[in-house]
Amino acid sequence: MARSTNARRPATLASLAAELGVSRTTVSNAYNRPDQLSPELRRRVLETARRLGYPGPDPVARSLRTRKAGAVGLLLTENLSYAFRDPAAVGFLEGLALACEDAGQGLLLVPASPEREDVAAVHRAGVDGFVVYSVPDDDPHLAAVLERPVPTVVCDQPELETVDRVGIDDRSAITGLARHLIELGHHRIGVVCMRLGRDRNDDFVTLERQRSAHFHVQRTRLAALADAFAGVGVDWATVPVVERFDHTTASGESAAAQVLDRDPEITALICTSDILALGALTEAGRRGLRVPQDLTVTGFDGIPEADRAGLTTVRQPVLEKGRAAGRLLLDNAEHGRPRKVTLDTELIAGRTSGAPRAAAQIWYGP
Amino acid sequence: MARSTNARRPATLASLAAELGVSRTTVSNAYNRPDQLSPELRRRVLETARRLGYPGPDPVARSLRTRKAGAVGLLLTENLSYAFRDPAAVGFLEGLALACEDAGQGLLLVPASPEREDVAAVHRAGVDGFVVYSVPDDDPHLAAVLERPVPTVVCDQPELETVDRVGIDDRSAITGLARHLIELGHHRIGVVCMRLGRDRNDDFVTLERQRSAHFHVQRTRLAALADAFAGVGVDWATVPVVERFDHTTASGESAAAQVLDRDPEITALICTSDILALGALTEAGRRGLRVPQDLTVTGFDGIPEADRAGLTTVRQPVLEKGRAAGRLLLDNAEHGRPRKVTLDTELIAGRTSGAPRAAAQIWYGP
DNA sequence: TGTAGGGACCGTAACGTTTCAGAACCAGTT
DNA sequence: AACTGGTTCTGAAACGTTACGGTCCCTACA
Repeated sequence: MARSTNARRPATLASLAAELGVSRTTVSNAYNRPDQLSPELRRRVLETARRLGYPGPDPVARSLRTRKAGAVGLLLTENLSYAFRDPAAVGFLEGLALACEDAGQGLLLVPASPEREDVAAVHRAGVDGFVVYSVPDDDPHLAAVLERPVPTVVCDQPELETVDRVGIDDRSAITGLARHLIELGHHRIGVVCMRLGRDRNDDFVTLERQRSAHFHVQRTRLAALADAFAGVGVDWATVPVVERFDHTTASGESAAAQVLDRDPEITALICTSDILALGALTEAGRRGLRVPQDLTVTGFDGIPEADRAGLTTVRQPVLEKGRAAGRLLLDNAEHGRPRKVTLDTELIAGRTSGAPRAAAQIWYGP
Repeated sequence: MARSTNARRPATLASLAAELGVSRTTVSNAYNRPDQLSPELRRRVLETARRLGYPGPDPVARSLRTRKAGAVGLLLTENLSYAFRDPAAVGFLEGLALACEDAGQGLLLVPASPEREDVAAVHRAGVDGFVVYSVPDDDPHLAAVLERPVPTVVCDQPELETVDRVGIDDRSAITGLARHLIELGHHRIGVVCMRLGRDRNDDFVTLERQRSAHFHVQRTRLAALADAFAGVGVDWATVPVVERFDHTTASGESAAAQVLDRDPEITALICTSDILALGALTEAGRRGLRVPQDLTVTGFDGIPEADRAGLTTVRQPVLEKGRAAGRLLLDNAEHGRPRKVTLDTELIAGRTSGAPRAAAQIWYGP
C-alpha cells in the first residue's frame, strides 16, 4: 500500500501491470502488439498509463531485450567542424541520413574528438552498425569500431578484410584529370593536397610522406598523379606538393601561394579538393594571374560552388555515396562478407583549365 | 562443459568472469575502474577477454543500468534534406554537434519522416534529452518528445511551459529590417515566406493563414512586418504574401515571380530567408529589374552566400544557436525549470536595398 | 455432446550490465 | 593481542523490457 502511493519512482511496465492486475506481457502487448489483446483492455491499459504518467516502454530496456538499437553510428573525421563546412561531406551526410530515415533508423554522430583519444565514445555508442567516413587508417577510433561486433561500412578507405566498403575509383578519376592536363600540354605542375596524417604539416610533402600517407584518398590520388606525369617524362620528385591540415579556402590560398613561391613557372595547380581549389583561384587572382591563361587550376569533388566558379574538377556523387553506405549497412541481405560499391565519377572540364602559356609550351617545341 | 566449448553465443561479462573464476564485478571493474583491482588481475582479465572475443561491456546493457544513454536526440523539421541544404540549418547542426562533442555526448538524428506518422521513432530513441529544431507547433513528433521524461530544448519555437528554449527575438529583428525599408521610403511591398504549416500551399497567403501559421518563426515575422507597415499607413491586407513549401532558391524564384506578377508596382520584396531571397534576386535579374534601383530585395539569416551576394538581411548566429541549445541541454545545473536563451541579431544593410524608384516615391510627395 | 480452433492472457526466463554493502586478507600500529 | 586502515575482491539486487511456450475459456461445428 505504501507502494502505490509512495511511488515517486517513475512508473514502469511492471507497476502498470500491478496497478491493472494484469501481467507485464499484456501491458507490453498493449504497446507493441495491439492485436494480442482486446481493444477494451488495451484502452484501459493506455488510460491507466496516462494517469500514472507512464511514458511507454523504456527504449533502452527494449533495446537490450530485442538486441536492436534502431540506430546507425557515424564515425567521421577528426575535426567535426570540417564535416559541416565541406559541402562534399554535408552531401554525404545527407545521403546517409536519407538512407537511415528510409529504414526508420536513427543516425548517431559519435563524438570522436581528436584531442581526447576518447575511444570510449565508440564503446558507449548504442548502435546496430557503423559507417566510417574518411578517417585516417591509423585512427584508434576506427580500430575500436572494428572491434565492435556489429556490421560496418567504410567510405573512402582502403579495403578492409571484414567490412563493406563504398567509394570511388580515386586512381582512375584523378588519372583522367591528369590526362586532361597532359593533353593540354602541362608538364610543369604543382599540387595542393589535404592533410595526409593525423599530425599537422602545413608545408611541402616529401616523397616518403606521400607514400605513407594515412588518408587513403589523398595517398591514392598523389600516387596516381605521380604515375600519370611520370608517364610523360615528368620527374615527380621535382613537383612541389604542399599539404594543408585545415580544409578551408584560406588553406587553399596559402598553399597555392607556397607552391607558386617555390616555382612561379608552373602552369597548372592541381588541388585534391574543390575547397582548396577555390582558395587557389583567389590566390591566383591576388597575384594577377589569369586563369586559365596564366595558370590552370583544378579541384576535386564537384561541389556546387565549384560549378558556379566554372572550376575544372572531378565530380563524385557524394549524396549517392552516403546513401549507398546507409543502404549497404541496413540491407539485411545475407551478404557474402565484404561487399564493395564503387561509384562513377565524371571529369568536368571547366573554365579554369586551358593550354599553358606560350613560354612554357615552347618546351615541347616544333 | 558443453557450456564453454559449445558457446557460440558471444562472450559476456558473466562468461568471462566464469572463465576466470572471478566475480562479474571484478570484470566490470577491469573496464570501468582500473584502480579497483590489482594490475596483474586486470591484465589477465583483458587478455582473456581478447582471447574469448569479448568486445567489452555492452553499451545498451550499460545504459540500462546507469540510466544514461550518452546521447542527445535531435528532432528536426519534416524534410530531412532541407536540413542539409540550408546553410543556416547546417550551421545550427554544427554548433549543436560541437556542444555535444565537448560534452562527450553523441548526437542522434531521429528519423522523423513526415509521411509516415512514425512517432515510434521518438519512442525508440535511446537518448538523455532532446533538441527540437524548427518544427511546426502541431507536429506529432514534438508532442511525442514532450511526453518523454527527459529534458528538452526547443529552438525557434513558441515558449512551452516545461522546456528550455533558445532562439532570437524574431519580432524585433524583422522590425528593424522593416524600419530600414520604411526609412528608405518603401511602402508598396511584397513578401515571400517559407511554409506556414504542414500542408503544402505554394500560393498567396490569406490573413487568416498568416495568423494561424504553425511555424512560430514565420508567424512572428509576418505579424511583426504587418505591425511595422501598418504603423506607416500600409494596409497589410493589400500586401501580397506568397508562401513556398520547399525551401530552395528555385522556390524563391517562382515566389518572387508570383508576387511581381500580382503587383509589378512593388518596390521591395521581403523574403523570410536568404535562400528565398537569393532566388528572388535571380528572378529580378531575369525580368531586367535592377537591384536595388528597381527593386529592393531582403533576406533573413545571414548565410555566407548572402554575404557574397551583398544581400540586405538580418544575420543571426546560427552556430551559436546550436551550441547554446546543446549547452542548455547538457548543463547539469539544477536549472529553475524553463530557461530562455535569446541571441542577438544584426541588421546587415547590403547592396540589395535602396530607395524606391522615383515613380513610387512620388506617393510621399512634397 | 464432444471437440477443434482460436482469441485472450499469463509466468518465467532471459537480455548484460553496474551498484552497493560488505568480506577476506594483510600490514602496520598500539 | 587487539585494533585500524587499506586494498582487493565478492554476492545479490536491481535496471525495465520482450520472447517463448504455454493455459484457459468460449464459440462453432460435427
